[in-house]
Amino acid sequence: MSSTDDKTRHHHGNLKPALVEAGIALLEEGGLEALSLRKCAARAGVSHAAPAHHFGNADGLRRAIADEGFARFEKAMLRHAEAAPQTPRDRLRGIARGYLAFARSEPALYDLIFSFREASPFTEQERGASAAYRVLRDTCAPLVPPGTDPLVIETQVWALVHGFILLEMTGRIGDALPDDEAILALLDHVGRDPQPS
Amino acid sequence: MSSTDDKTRHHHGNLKPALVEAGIALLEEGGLEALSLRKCAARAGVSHAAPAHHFGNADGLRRAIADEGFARFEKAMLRHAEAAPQTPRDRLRGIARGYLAFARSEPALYDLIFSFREASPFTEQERGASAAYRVLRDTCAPLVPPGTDPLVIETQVWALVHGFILLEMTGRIGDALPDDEAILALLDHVGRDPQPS
DNA sequence: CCGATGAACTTTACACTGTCAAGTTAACCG
DNA sequence: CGGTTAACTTGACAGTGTAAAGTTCATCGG
Repeated sequence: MSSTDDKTRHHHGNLKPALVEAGIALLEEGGLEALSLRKCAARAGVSHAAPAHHFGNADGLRRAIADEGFARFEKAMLRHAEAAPQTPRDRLRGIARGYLAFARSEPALYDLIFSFREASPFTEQERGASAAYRVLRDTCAPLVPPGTDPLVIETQVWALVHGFILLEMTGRIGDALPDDEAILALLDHVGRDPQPS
Repeated sequence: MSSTDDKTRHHHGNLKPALVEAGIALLEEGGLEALSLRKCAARAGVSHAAPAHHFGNADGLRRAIADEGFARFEKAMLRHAEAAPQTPRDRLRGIARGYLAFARSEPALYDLIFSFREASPFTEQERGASAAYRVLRDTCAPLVPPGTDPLVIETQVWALVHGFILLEMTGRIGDALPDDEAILALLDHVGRDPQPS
């Protein structure tokens, strides 16, 4: 902590990132429902109403934490994609493995990210602006057959991986978990015609 | 209501189902976070502490509502499975359509069902005891190739559909939603080898 | 140097939530 | 008819988010 900014500034100084950090710590310790405005404030050493000043309301804080979560999420996917052989199918499995790894290493943060029910679906532009989605899109692009909507391929891939990890996290799959690779094998079929018969 | 049980029994009579019904109504009106013990009690015309007597705590009430939700869930899948042509692949698409239809018609109830994070994953026995899971298992059975773990096939199917509807519900897919059938087309590949090249 | 301005908080208050302990009511049973 | 007990009610408490009003302090024009 020999960094330039000294923390003993006036009222607190950099409260905003401190609250986000406190929130992530709370998530790791107690899951989604352990996250509260007042506990974040207490952990950051400020009064219970301080967070509202920076984030408006509880939802604002949760979204700020989710932003940080998304950044980590994207990094995990890229890291695993680059660790895989650089063919399109292998890269696709790579980001899928990164997806699973992130969800397993920070489950509560993952929960938070996907806990928002947007009133209206994202527009094409908003989705493109998400770095994490761009990773998915770029990885899928080589696998999209001519004449097919890329969105269909992207959605199939995302849905399979997202659904799999959520079923696992909710305890729905069972004590004898199937191998990741066996499930992800279905990814080898996206963008292809079904095998006849 | 000319049924046998008159409702003006002693303290309330059949409070338990009344509270579950009230809870479902709250879910429909205001989503997951609108569900509270006290509002259920008020709607059923009893004191705020009455529910605890029947369900122990808030989680108990939520699980009771989820049980009712699962029953409706199973019905929706079976109904759509029977409406489809009676080939294994068509039946599979049928239950998938039923899955989507239920989640879209009662989104908050669907949310509730999958909101529990079980401490330990279900055992094989518990999963088998779930009527909804048995529908999935029976439908997948004819598609499981010899030598393959049925759990892999079931998980692939469930994950794809579950992930798809959740991405849609969280607004992640976009304003130009892809066609259901285009996404579900991937189901035609489960239990098959990938098409060469 | 000094007073005004405004951002960054604190304090106080309120409604709502789940949960617990203790009381009440009434059905049922010997 | 009296006792037991299930099905509630009442009251209290801690924790939650939020709104309004007050305080502190950094900054900046003069």
